[in-house]
Amino acid sequence: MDLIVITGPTASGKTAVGALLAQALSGEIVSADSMQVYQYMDIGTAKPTVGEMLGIPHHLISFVAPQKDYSVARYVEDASECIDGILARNKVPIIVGGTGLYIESLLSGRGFSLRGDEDLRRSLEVEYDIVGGKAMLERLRQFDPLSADRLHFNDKRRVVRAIEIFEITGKTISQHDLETKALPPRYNARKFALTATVRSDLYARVNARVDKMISDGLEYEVRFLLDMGVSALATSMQAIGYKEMVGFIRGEFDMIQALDKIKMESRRYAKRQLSWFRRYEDIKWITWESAPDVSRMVEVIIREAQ
RNA sequence: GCCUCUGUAGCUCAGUCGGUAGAGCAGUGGACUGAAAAUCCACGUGUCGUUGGUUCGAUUCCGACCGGAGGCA
Repeated sequence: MDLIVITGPTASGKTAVGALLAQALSGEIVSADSMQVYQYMDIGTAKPTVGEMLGIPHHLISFVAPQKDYSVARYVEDASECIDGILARNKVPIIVGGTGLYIESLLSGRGFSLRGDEDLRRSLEVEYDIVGGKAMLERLRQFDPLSADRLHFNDKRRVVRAIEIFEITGKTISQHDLETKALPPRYNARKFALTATVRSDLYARVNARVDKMISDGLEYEVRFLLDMGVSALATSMQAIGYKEMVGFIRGEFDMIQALDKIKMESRRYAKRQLSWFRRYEDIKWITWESAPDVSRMVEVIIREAQ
């Protein structure tokens, strides 16, 4: 076993468990969170505080400017570099985070050789809006029927990308997926997922956390980002909590509405995360009753990870 | 106290000229290969407020009662 993965939906206790586990096993944390990578986005992404880090090195947090667009491909590069360094130092890499795609891509041997093209993508998006999704899907079907069968015509992002990649590389996405699926895994991991036994307990924690973000000053964090010139269209600003605060700041809705929206989107996000992680048959679920029982969960992980 | 309106899915409401009902939102399940906190798909049974009456049959019509809103006093 090369490393330990601790994942689960938002507000399930990953941060605390990760730090305590790292302390117990002499490990280091590698974050797997697509939004905590950005600088100046501390409150809304629930980054671990200095106190919560327990003196353990935490990698891949706050190292990308918020006006830059980060991506899975870069994450796999950055994270594997990190992990190799930790292993070389004879420490245990502990991957902590809730971004399923990042974890999946890191652990599988997946490379990201198919480079896209921004300009082409943009023109394909315009075309999609004009001719409609069905026509675009049929266009895709001409050279990649497998992808066309798999995708829904409303899934603009994936339909456009499938066409984009073929036009640039001459290779179909489905062919690429088939090849990368056959690659051996990059790391041997023991996976753990944290969550509440009862869904409503998780949601209660999510809601409470959103209330705390607001009282901690999420509004001012977002104002600061806008003032420093981060576009509302930047990837970083698509994060839950940020896009809604932008709407509030622009007067599109009031604070109560913004708060309710952030809570709702956070709950849905948690649900999507659960559905992503449930597909792994080799993941060990650890559930808590009314609140995360951090030391108990760490004990379970230490026992199971042997 | 009287009058009017109103009570249908978790919420907001539609509807049934009497044959046990359907939208939006919420919610649930799922997908996911260079934006992933993104993007997308699927899923609608609930004592039709309660209780009597009329009727072969009432959520629908009539009465009473209970809750809500407004008006007159």
